[in-house]
Amino acid sequence: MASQRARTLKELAERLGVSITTVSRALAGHEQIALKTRQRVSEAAREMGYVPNVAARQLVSGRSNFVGFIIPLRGPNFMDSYLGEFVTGLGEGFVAHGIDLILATVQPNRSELDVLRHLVESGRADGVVVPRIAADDARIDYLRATGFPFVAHGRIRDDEGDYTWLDADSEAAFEEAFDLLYSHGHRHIGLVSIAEDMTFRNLREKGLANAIARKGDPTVRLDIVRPPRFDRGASVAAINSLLGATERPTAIIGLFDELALTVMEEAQRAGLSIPRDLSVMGFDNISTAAYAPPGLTTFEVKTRGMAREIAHMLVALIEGEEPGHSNRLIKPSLVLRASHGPVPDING
Amino acid sequence: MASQRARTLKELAERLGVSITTVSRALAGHEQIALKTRQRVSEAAREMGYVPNVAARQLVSGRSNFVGFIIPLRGPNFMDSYLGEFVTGLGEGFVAHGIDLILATVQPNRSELDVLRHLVESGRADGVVVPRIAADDARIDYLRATGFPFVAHGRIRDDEGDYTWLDADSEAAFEEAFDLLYSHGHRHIGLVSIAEDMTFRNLREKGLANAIARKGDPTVRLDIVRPPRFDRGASVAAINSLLGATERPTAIIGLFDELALTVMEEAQRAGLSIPRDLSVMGFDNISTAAYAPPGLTTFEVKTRGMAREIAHMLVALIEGEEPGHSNRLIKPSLVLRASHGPVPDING
DNA sequence: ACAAAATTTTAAAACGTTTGCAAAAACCAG
DNA sequence: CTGGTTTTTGCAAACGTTTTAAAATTTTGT
Repeated sequence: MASQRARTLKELAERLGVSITTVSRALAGHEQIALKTRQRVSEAAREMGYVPNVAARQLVSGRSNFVGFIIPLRGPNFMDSYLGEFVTGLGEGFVAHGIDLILATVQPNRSELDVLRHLVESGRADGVVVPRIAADDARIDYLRATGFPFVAHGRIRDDEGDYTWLDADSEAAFEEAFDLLYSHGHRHIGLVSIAEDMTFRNLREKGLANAIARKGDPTVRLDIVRPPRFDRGASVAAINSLLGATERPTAIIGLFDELALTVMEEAQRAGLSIPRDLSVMGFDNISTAAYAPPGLTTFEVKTRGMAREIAHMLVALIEGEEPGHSNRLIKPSLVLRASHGPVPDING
Repeated sequence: MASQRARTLKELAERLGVSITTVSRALAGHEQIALKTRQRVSEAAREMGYVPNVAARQLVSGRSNFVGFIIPLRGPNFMDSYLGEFVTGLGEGFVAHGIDLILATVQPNRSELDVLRHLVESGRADGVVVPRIAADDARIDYLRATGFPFVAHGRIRDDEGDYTWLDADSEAAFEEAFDLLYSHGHRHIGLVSIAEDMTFRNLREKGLANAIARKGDPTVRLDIVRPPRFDRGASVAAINSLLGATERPTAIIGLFDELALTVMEEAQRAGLSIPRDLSVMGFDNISTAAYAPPGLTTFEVKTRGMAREIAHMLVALIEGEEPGHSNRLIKPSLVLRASHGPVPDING
């Protein structure tokens, strides 16, 4: 610590009495530099607190050692744990490779695609992670066209496999949800879905349909409502249309936990007891799911772990190991709580 | 879109038949370039999709247009909404200034201070945001010594004002909490605090003490327990020591919502009814506070808005407007729910 | 119409690093 | 020692931008 700091390669080289090239190569661990020299240089660099300037390195190497992520737009009071979980996982996955995360925000008057384009073209990032994929997603189209490395969290409509993605297998989860309810005697099931054409919606609905078809039981009935995603008033109305029908479902599934929690609230407001009069299931296992009485039965998706995995996939892509286009499906795990139970006995 | 893309200033200059300098100045909106030329250049740049290379710009200007943020370390299953809220707010605050966020992760075997040091010295960022300040915080010491621009979310022990910070005024909030409980007749209050020497702990305890002193009522009694912060077992034990005492407090305040929620759980497990037998208050207004029965009375801190404010403060610092060291205290707002009520009537 | 002044443009250096190519030094067989 | 071989080191160009200082052009006053 006694010696003066060395801020540049040049300074370091002068103090050591060798050339810049030698220092650069020594620090990079090049074989062509004598081992003794390499050690001497590394030692001095550490001692003088030398830290390479990333801008210069990036300019010549073309690599930034950054990966981009665009913060999804959300309403002024929107909050969930997804973003925090996800970026934490990404960070954990990237840190071992010396890669940091760039978080880009979309300005109110610009589109996310604009920001993505600018991020890619400015050379700030070596790759991007794209979350929350829609069935038709312009971001994916753009990235595929440019050949820029990216990994998607989710799938577009046709998962043809010519890009790299990782997704929760919500189709399988919703099959499991139906099987669970069926085994408890439920034959009339409601689903609170959403109006938007998102792949995860389509897959979850498909999972339910698959499971029903597989049972081959003609007495099974499925009622689906699809209010606009972020319109709470419409969701409540749609839920009440299910609850108020002359033939009310004995179990209602929410496309995700927020909807399932609203179902529980509305049902209890209407004087129904859960799970005695109505079974409810959700998806995501958000933190309130455990606390909202009587405790929501739902599926846990390991967002943080999935993000970590995505990071590894993107690193492989960036390093150009050309792994084909690998895809990964992660099965969510059922979290059994107290919001589901046997079908009400009509004669009881 | 018809014309070929221009990737560099040189390409653009050649196509326009002017020098690189002119193009650079024109795009920067320099007065010394004729207005007509400026317009012609901007037009062409837009048309050819020119995006400046940030590495080159950073190398010469010394500015990266990035601001750093180090993801706080957390256990493998830890999740809360703080991180997502906070970075969203930061992004919103910075985006208008063309600044993006770098999220740096701490490797398991390294310290946060190391990462901070490396972030500062590599020149990747023009400033940093430092969250969750401890009473004695090595990060603040380091940053003050280097003169690197930063804004702290929270305060160290002596808020002497020679650095820039923004903080929630939890001292005032806890004064308000006491006044509310006092007005409901409570004279014996429990506080579930933490063992760690964090500034926010000290301030909240101080707020309570202030309010009590101000009342000047000798019958008031305050019992404080301080289990280690992240040790749930210890927290539960400490809470039960309060609940099981021969003279049990009639109201218990949690230093933050997680503790208050645990108080409610344990009290209800012990057969107490809230708020009839015990009043409970928290701080933070995490999302489960609304759902956990009967609904927790707590204080709302607007994390996202505070982060936005922090961004503005840091921009001012980076631009070198030398605003002295401005500090800001944000008063959290009381959220009245159903976990507090009048003191139980001993004669009833 | 001419010199002086004001305006507009440009050449070239600089930022700190990596790397292709070549030079210097060290080693070795005869 | 000599000439060839291998090991070790260094020069200089390149990455794409900003900026200083100066040159070229246009405008203005008489």
